[in-house]
Amino acid sequence: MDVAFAEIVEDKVRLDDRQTRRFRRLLSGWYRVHARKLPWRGNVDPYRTWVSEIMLQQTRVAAVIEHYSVFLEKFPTVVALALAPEADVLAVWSGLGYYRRARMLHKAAQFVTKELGGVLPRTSEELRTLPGIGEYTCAAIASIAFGESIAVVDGNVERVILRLMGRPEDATAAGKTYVREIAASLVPAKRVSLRIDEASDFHAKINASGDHNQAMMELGATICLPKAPLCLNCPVYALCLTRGEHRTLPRGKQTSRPAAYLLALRKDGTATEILLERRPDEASLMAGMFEIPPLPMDAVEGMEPMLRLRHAITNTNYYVQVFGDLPGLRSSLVVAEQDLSWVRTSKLTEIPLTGLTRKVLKRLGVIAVKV
DNA sequence: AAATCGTGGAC
DNA sequence: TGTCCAAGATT
Repeated sequence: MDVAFAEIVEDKVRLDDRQTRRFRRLLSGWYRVHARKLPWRGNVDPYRTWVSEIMLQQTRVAAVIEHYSVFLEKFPTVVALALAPEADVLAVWSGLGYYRRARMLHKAAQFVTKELGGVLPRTSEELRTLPGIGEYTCAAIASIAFGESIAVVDGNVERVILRLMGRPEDATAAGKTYVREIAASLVPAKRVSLRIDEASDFHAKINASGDHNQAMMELGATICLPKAPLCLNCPVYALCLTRGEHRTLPRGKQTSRPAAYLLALRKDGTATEILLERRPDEASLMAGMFEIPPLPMDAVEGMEPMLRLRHAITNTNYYVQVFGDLPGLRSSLVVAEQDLSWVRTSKLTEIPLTGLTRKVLKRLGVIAVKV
């Protein structure tokens, strides 16, 4: 390691004790006033905190809100989740993406049910051993549900800290360690209480570390925005070294691709059925999930689709065309017969559809516009 | 360590 | 039909 690099690594600027206390005070005061009302806030069930944290991984709040309550109505407890077939879990997860999360949450629920009597562990260290729970999520659940004094570091917290301390984004191990250390220095000690004022029927749950962590993320999500931060509304503006500057690493390139799908419907008595294709279990993407059958682009050359839409998958924007069951089109399907099945449209909410198929069917009114 | 895994809102 | 990127985990 060259000398210059060593010096940079050792140059750990850190808030002193007085600044740290001030930071906490300013942040918590702001959070009490500005915290968004979200469905998983104020909840007292660790299972619900767990579900919310898994759903929120790399996923926008708005998308989670659409699925959170439906998921909990269907699987109200760890045991209920553990007993459900995986396909049912995926069906409710449909549209949220990163389906491995649903599979691992399901597996973890089965472990908790069988081995732990259906009771979720109470420490970050034990939570960390469950499938789907990594460094961020174990800290989030432990602090929010159980008051443990441990820092969470998500994308928001990282950005807030880098701007606060005047550091550029840094994907190396040293960079991550730096952010973790600063985050840890800011978390208050464990302090949990339930304050109830009988006269006014006012009650407030106090959880110093859990609220601090949520406040850090809330600050990043609503004030310390990636592009145009709202510094003039920032509670810790006075302590911030950069006041908005954020040097980020270059991103991967986006690409665009065309895609075509077949929407084939038929009547069975009064019921309507739709032709779906099951993706192979070996598929790296959305294995075992159902979608309307893909069509080769050359089979639809020059034809007019019934629907056009964009569908983004990681770095690819798919510009999708959906075609009705026109003569000859079905013969251009490339899949094996046994991977195709006719499904009653009334049962579609019970089936693990891919996000794209779910979106298409909603847009065309084949399934009701609800989750 | 770097790639992989979904999606959609915002601009 | 361009780009960014969000309460990450796993391999």
